[in-house]
Amino acid sequence: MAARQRFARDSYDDVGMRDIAGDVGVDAALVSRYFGSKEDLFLKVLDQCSDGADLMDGDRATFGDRVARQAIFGHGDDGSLEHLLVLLRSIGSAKAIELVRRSAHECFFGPFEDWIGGPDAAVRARLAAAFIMGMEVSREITGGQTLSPEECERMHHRMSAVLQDFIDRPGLSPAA
Amino acid sequence: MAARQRFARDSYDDVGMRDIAGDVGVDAALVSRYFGSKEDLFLKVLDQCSDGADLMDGDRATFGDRVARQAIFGHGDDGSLEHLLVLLRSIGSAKAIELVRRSAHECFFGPFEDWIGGPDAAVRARLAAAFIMGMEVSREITGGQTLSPEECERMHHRMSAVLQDFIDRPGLSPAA
DNA sequence: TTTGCTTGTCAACGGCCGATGACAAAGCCA
DNA sequence: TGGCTTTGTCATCGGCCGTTGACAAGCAAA
Repeated sequence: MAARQRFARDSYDDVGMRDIAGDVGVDAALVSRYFGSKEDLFLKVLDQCSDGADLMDGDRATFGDRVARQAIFGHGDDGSLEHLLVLLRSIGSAKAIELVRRSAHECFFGPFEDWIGGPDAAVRARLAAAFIMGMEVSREITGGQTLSPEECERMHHRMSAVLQDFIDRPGLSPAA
Repeated sequence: MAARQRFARDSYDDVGMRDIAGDVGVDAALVSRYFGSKEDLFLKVLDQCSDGADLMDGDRATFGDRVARQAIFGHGDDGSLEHLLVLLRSIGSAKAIELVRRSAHECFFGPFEDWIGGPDAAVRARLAAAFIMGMEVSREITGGQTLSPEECERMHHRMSAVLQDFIDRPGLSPAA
């Protein structure tokens, strides 16, 4: 769906029916009538989320490395974490925030928390999710990365360790 | 300024001149002419940022505790981190993103990086900033916290440790 | 061929927005 | 009192938006 890519690049407010229609070479009226309304279309996009948000695919032991890499260096062309991008884009939109909240809970926080499991899974899921989302935001807000490849590598290394720790270790800090 | 509170609660697109004017009981035309344009007004708000974003006030040893508390439990009535909120709100707006980027760099990332200092300050600043911003986003996206006070306390404890580690320890992971 | 459905375009509507220009009241100063 | 600037309102403009209804071409079945 072309709409998904649009909503992954711009916020709900900044995506126009005419834009989406233009992407596939048709008139805006067609899109409007086919999907009912812009809100319905946005819902369709949200409901396409790959339940579990690509985070839980792969070896549990490499979670930190894998996810930190995606968050820092960007998403591969496989569209991984694209659903998360859609959510983050439209976080500021008053018209979309309720749908975003619902989808985030059903498709992201919920499954993620279940996947983590163990004591305090909700807390650890939020911590990890916050770090991941924050890195996406940081990438957006700093524009093109002004960090050197070596710095990115070190950042990845450190973020990776923290994320993995959230997944592996249920308790509080190790030496405190 | 009333505009700052508006921009801290809603995105650039969702804040109308008529809203801001209504908050102070005047006509929208007055605001428009007094500040030149909506963009100019937004710039005025961004330039009011307390350089250093309230993060660097206080004891360095309690940074993690202090900031994690603000990020998880919300901002006190002192308006701390309000500037950061404004930035995050309008991250999705195509019309505001360039101004947001500039202000974030000048008033947030830059001073924060200087304050951290030491080796890899840029990397550590980004890691800490990402975690902080991510927790704000998480708070927004989950709506009212569904976590119990005890869970919040444990989350604060763990986030606090990670943040403090970013500040204190320049190198990579301790045992790796 | 006629009927009817899908796919699609086009023009237009109403609504909201930021911005502008005309104008009015109020204070201040000579 | 007369003139000036400030402070403020009001109506209005042009632009963009999502949505709708009228209508046309293609096509399949009767």
